[in-house]
Amino acid sequence: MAVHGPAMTDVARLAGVSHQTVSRVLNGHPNVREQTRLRVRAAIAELGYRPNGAARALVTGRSQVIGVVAQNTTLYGPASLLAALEQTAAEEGFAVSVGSVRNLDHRSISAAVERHLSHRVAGIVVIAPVESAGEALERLPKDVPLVTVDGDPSRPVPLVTVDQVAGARAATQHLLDAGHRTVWHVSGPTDWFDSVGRIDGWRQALLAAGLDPPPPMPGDWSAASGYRCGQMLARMPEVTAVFTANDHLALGVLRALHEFGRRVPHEISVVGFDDVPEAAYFIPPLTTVRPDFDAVARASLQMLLSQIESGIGGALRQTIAPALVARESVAPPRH
Amino acid sequence: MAVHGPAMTDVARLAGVSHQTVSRVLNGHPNVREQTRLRVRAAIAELGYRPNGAARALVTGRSQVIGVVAQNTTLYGPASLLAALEQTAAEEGFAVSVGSVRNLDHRSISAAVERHLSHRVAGIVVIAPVESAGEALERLPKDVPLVTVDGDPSRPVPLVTVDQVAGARAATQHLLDAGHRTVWHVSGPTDWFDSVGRIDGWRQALLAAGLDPPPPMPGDWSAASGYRCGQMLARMPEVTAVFTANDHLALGVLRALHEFGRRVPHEISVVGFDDVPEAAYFIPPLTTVRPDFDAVARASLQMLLSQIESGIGGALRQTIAPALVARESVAPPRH
DNA sequence: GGCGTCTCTGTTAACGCTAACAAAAATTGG
DNA sequence: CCAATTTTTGTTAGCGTTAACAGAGACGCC
Repeated sequence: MAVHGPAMTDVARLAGVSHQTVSRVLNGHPNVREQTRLRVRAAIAELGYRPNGAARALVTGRSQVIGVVAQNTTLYGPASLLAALEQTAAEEGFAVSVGSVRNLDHRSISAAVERHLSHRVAGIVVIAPVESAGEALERLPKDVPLVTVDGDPSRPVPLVTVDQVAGARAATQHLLDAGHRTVWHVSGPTDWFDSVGRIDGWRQALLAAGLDPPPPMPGDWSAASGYRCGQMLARMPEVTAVFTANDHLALGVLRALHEFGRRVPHEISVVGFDDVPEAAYFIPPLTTVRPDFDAVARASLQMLLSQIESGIGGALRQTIAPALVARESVAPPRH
Repeated sequence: MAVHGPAMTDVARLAGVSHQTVSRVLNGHPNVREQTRLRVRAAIAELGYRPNGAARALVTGRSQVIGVVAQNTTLYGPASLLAALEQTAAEEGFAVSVGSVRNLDHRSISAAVERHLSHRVAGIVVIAPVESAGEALERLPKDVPLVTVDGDPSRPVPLVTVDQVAGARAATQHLLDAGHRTVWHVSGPTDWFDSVGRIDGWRQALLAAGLDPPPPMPGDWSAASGYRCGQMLARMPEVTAVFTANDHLALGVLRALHEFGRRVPHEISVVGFDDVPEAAYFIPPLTTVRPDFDAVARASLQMLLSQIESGIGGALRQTIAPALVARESVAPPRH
């Protein structure tokens, strides 16, 4: 099937030049007479010629493709990141090949990376938000341009990440500033670095205020688990402020509080994380923390490209600061 | 950078065979002695050899990659679809290369398709939910395996799609069955086929019940636009039932109704579409329609693979039936 | 006018793989 | 046990591109 299009030699023949000249025109080589360049371009247009990326990849050793390894691209965070990555890559003339992975264990990650390498991708971005991914990454070949996103801050791998700690600190501080005596936390799964960072930031803010952090309640990012935690929180009269590790957890909490007749923000204030587009339409509108996924995508791609162009660039690190978005789910506590 | 790994000839030398035998082992060719096969496999393992997909793509004319063209992979529907597509493709041994596109106009789509073709993808899936994409698709080369998802049901292009009409009809009927005199509709953007289908289904259900459909209120998928429509609906005392084109619109409507003190479902029933994971935790839990994205992904991939294997297969069509998920946002009207 | 020096273009050889054919080895049958 | 057949292996020739080198003009300078 798929009748193969014309090749470079066909263009060359039509333009009355050698295929090498066509190649030069295509790659913007300087030493080509303007008139020749024009003739070649005309021939390219006339034949509808399209360069063969596979052949180019074969001879140059790499293609204009960036491999992404990601686990669950349905969650809001990863999905946004992926979309941003695609956009940014497209602007730089790169395609993005996604290697979806069921688990972020060593085997799965290695396999996904291998698949990418066998296609000679120019570089690899691994969205590696859990511990098991960290281990896998250290065992990967060192000679491949690779950037980790949302990964382990403690490993010597190029990493771009949202400053979870700062975001969580801001969220918690915002609640303390409103006058709350303490802040409870519904966390994400504790094998996610995002979760750990957010727990950390929450704890830091409380400790800095001389408060003793209550035990965090473990969730799994889902509204369902937020709902379960919310049912417990609703029954605890001393609770006046809750920081949840993401907006979906917050939704579940809001729902549970609503069922128990505890009014938000009058009785209990809630702050989320992610600023999903719907957060402004929760009941009540959710105060949350907005990570800049575009910035993360830009930073990681830039890091990757600099590795690609100039050899391995060592263990760089870039942190993107998130911003607090204040809405109506926070109020001073009643006395 | 990236020291290139061993090639087939290196494996061949180590195993004491010709590179062609290595190729045969790799491709599961039958006529290789078991003992030889083992020696080759051992050599492959020892060298950490990894076949060069670019070289293979060059000689065979296609790579084990499927190109996907999509616009906004942040929306829940497209994101889920993409994730499902990745999973399914991975199971079939294909990688997925995503060509993100800002607009679904002819130029953007063509460019994305061209990029994919230049990498010699085995086939292309276009998530083409808007009118402008339909036009673009007809002008594409006919000799490339291509499947449209969520596309124009009226065009002669292989298409897999959720049965929007049936889903909307079910949602509307569900409200009528509960005893409502009529059902209002907050639609998606009217250049989306999904929206058009859902409007159609809603209208059909009303007409079948001998009712005169009220004018649909146009939204844009976002909770924000749902909120705006909800503000109007809240002020219309005659409104007792609303079907929104997706769950996020429903969220906005719920929020507006709540603000206006109109209780759901006691005064007004609401049904959404998509069954986002959070829908069960809206206030109140949202009755909605769940499209099976996995099924869509499987069907489209299967369609694509059959085209790839057996030449172009003509204008196939497959429709996936969605399922109504009943929750608490629907109740009989008060009298 | 001859000669070095640019600028432009062409020729040749890879890149790593598969396909097609050729040869060798193993197997079968009489 | 030898020829015919089948199975297994090797050899050669591309796939379409870029890189390295070589050659051909054009141009300036002594």
